[in-house]
Amino acid sequence: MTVSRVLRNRGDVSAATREKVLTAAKTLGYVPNKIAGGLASQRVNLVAVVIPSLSNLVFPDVLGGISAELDDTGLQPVIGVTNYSPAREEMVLYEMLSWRPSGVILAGVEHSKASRAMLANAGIPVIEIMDIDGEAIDTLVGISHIRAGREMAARIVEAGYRRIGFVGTHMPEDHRARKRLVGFEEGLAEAGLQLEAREYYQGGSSLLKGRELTERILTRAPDLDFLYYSNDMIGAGGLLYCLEAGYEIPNRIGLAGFNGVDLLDGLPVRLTTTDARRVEIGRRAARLVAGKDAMPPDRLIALAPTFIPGDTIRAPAGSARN
Amino acid sequence: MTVSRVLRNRGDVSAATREKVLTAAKTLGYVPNKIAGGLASQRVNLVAVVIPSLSNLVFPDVLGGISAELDDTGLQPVIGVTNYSPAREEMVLYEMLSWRPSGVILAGVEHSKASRAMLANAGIPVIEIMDIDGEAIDTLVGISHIRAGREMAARIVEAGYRRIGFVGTHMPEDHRARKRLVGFEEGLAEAGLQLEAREYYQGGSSLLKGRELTERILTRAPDLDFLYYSNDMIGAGGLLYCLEAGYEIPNRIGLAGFNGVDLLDGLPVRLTTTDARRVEIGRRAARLVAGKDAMPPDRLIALAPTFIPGDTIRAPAGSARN
DNA sequence: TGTAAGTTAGTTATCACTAACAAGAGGAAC
DNA sequence: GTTCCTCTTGTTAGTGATAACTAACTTACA
Repeated sequence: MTVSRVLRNRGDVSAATREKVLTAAKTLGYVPNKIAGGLASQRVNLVAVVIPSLSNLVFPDVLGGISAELDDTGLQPVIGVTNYSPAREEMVLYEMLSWRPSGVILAGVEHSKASRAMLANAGIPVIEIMDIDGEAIDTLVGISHIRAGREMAARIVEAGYRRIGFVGTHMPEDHRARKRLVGFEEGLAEAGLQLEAREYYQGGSSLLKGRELTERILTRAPDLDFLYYSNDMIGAGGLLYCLEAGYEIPNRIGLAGFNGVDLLDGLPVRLTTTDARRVEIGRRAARLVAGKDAMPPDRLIALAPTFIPGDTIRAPAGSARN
Repeated sequence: MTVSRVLRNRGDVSAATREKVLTAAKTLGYVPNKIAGGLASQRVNLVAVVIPSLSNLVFPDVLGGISAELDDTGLQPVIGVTNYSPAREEMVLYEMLSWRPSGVILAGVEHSKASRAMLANAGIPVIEIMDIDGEAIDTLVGISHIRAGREMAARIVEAGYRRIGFVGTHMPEDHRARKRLVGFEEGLAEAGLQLEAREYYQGGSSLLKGRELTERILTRAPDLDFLYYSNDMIGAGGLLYCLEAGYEIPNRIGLAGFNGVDLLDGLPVRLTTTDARRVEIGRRAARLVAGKDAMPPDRLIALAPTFIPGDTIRAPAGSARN
């Protein structure tokens, strides 16, 4: 018992015995058994973090925000990856909840019925992140992707572009990309426009795919004057293609992506995009789980997607804006 | 007890009671408590995976390999991130070992004395990955970065370049980058050459940094005819700079990076690099931990770093090779 | 000197499971 | 009908820590 007190810094132990315990622990190489500890105390310092993918560039940023805020709380993130599969998400959640974490942070608002039930019954904070267009299980932290799409449409229209194409994933499970497109089309519709062409692809995003799809869509619809990409990676690929093909950017054609990944900062031309506030989302979610921030009364923390002009969109018509 | 048997698929239970248990569990939303289970059985289906960074592009690939192989084993990876800090690594390991995982996979061979002691005493498989230039705690799976650097030097010399510069991180804790440089200089020395210039940077790698450093080194030493970068990301930045600055590649100047990240595949010109065999390393490590492969008798699985010619190095002198 | 209060260390029961063994039911063999 | 076996289910005793309480020892002050 005294050992337990020393190693947890809880309760009063004389300096002498504390020292003895500590040296004994060190010489024996003793590592306390958190399994037993967790069972006895019914408290576990783990936070389950469930995301669709690690190779996406986007999620490492979120994780960075989470672990930065968790760092001084004694809580530890445990990462689970679903590969965008609801069935896998369900398995991962079951597995994680069986360790009785003290909170769950998971991406997206679309979950299987069983997953929702599990989470609702777990009796711990459940923070759904990235996306706020949907019904919360407990609390949402993120941006509206519908709004992000809509705002980008407004900017594009405002800048005078009229013949607009879209290039994006055809992943039925990438709900956020889908919502951006919905919002984008709504935004265009408000200006009396509609998409002139679309090009979809399967699988992961890469510069190469962005190139290929851009070539394809511009071959099919050569008079397009703007391309909206579902993320920065394929947008950057498209940008490289257009530069090489000699398109005058942003006058002959404009381009925009989504995410605001700073990895691509050194490209010859800065791609117009929307910052998805990834790090901030991670931070806020972690603060809630850690109890640093109070739960918002309306179960929602909505951040604003931030437009980043870059160099691939014209200044708005009739403005002197850079 | 019967419930336990049903949910673990262990021992004989009649189909009827199995069914009853299952439906009861489902209606109650019962999630077994792995904490208690682990304590009782002294077995835990977790594998600790400790890596320096998630934003590095490199480690997600390794994790992909690990989780692919662990997928059908019932084992679950638990990821810990050290930010290249030995002190943090020690903390993360302590934390993870206190959950009594059934194996540990960790990047690199450089660890604090305390970390090594903990791992050696844990009584579980410990696989150090990525780097094999060092002393194993238990088993190593990776490539020799010294060799990778040396081989790249040989290729560059063979292609006829003579005035060679290096651009890389100045992170004392990035041992693998350091070893590549050591090997590279050894390789040059064998040909009677030495580095004409070096440019170091701090912090993460990005295209932008690659650009800036390349400009700087070429300003300082304009007659360089080859640049070796410590990774593909800054190499790609350098490539973009050189293209814009109008250098004729690969004749006026050649470039090479390291890693073989396919993210950059769509660049205008393919960067010469070395494939670090990341996915394979993850797979092999996971297979060892899962017991799919027997532990190698010499405690070492050495993979060969693979030269990827790309477009930024000349064909070897006197060869008709592409 | 005695007693209350404050410190420090130790006891006991509990956490939710599983290993190992025990026991009951049913059937087959003799 | 008894014995033996198989199949299924139940019992008991840990598992290694912590919560909550108890005991011993000090100190302070009347």
